[in-house]
Amino acid sequence: MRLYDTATRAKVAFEPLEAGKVGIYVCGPTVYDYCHVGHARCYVAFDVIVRYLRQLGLAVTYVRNVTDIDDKIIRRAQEQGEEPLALAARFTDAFHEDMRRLGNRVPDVEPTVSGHLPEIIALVERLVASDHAYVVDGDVYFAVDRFADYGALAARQLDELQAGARVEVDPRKRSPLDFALWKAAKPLEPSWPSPWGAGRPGWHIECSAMSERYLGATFDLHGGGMDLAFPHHENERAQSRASGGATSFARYWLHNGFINVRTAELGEEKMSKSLGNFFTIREVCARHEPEALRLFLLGTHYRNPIAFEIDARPEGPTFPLLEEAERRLGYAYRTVQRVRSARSSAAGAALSGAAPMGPALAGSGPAVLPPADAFRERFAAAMDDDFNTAAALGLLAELLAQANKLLDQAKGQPRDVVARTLAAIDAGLETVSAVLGLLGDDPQAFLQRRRDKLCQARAIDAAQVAAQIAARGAARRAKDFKQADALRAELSALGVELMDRPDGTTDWVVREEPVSATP
RNA sequence: GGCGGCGUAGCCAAGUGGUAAGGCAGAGGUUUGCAAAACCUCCACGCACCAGUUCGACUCUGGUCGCCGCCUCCA
Repeated sequence: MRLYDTATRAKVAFEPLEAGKVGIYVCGPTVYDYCHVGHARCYVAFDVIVRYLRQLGLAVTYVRNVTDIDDKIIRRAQEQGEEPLALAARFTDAFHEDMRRLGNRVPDVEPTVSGHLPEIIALVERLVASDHAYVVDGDVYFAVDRFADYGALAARQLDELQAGARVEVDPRKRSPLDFALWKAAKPLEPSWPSPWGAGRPGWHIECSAMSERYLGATFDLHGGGMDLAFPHHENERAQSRASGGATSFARYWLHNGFINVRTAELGEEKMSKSLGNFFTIREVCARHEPEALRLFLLGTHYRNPIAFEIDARPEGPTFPLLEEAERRLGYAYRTVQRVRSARSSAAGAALSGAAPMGPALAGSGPAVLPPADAFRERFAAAMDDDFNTAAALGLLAELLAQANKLLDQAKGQPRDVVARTLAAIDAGLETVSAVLGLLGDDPQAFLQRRRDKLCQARAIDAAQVAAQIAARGAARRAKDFKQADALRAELSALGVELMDRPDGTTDWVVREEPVSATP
């Protein structure tokens, strides 16, 4: 398996530190607000990476922290007259809810800063003792010039950094680049006792302390958003290597690309809280199936930027790419439903056109028809290549088309070949569900939920639709097609599309495009 | 100013030295009483532009243009 390592800026072969085991640390959220689509992308990407590593049979320890002590949390809490840790707890719950809806698995360990003060203080003490850090008035700073390799992760030159430093420099720091490991307490801020007096941890030290606690001084993978590479990850690395040895800490660095917001009038810009142009996961999920967001995100390789298209309308913004993803999901679930029901029906009796297995056919020909026969291998090859979910979804598209084709007309294929191919397709769908976290819902439930939602949006009364369908059925049986078509047209005007099944029953869906004012 | 990324059909998006996956939209067809769903066929002689390397380049090298980001909190 090959992955792109930020530190070496190249795709490299992945070799776990310890055969059969993988330790991965992903920087989690600072919980002072609801998570937006950008966060969703990061956590979906790493969820898939963890799922795939597990699929390969590796014993993965997935650690994703929650930062619950931080300047922004304190500020927000003061604004709202709330205790900082209470506010953090509230948004942690919201975060967990968002993750669950997106289909992300729960990490093995989800450490909080507030729960790891002893580890953090011990690490700072070690850095002070080894002269990698110094104390000024109750603050503790990391001395960047005591770590020769500083800047190597994010490819920064120290002199250039200093030239570009725009923040006002604290004159007590030896170098402008030095960063706080421990901050002395200020009035009205939460604080904890330490050897340097009451205070709280700096931003970067938590990840160093907590990754060491749960994964050891050296571990395999460290992930996060691209913007975290510098300075956050550079600083983590400096702290950890200064205390744990020159080759310690993360062995590979993975960084996901960003979400840009694209609107007709403003063009593209990064989605971020500071720009105020973000859409929260919950607000997007109020309009669309969370799984549609997941499918949308996995449609682009995790390191590439994604333009999140916004169609600004008087009645509120819509997300055309999510609408497309949701329609696609409808197709996928309809197909899954067909596959499962065909496989469970007796002897594949529902299949048309499949020739009975004869002696001449037994043992000859392909056991499983392409492309289903090679799905597993090709899926693995895509994922082995730096977790290429976009390529994997291309393979899924072929698999779904083959399933429908086979189910529509088996074209004289031996029945056992059809059965085996369907079994292979089903197995492929299981793999997709396990690794990508897609199509794991009950198809019937998904389709029903979606139709209900569309009905509600258009004020369609399902009982009335059923009555109209019954009336049309009677008309059809009486061969009164004029009347039947009139009823169909009536429903169609409401946005209801009828689908006559071969068995004489009629199913219906709500059309997804807005109904045009005049035909 | 330094560093990094991106630019592939109307739109989304893989590919990254051997002659352009997949999806959406569109056109035609099969099927259907009519539809819908589903399937099939078609849809980039070309991968921002220019110049090189090569038997061969979307893929490598150099340059140009455009967009985004990091260097400050940020997924």
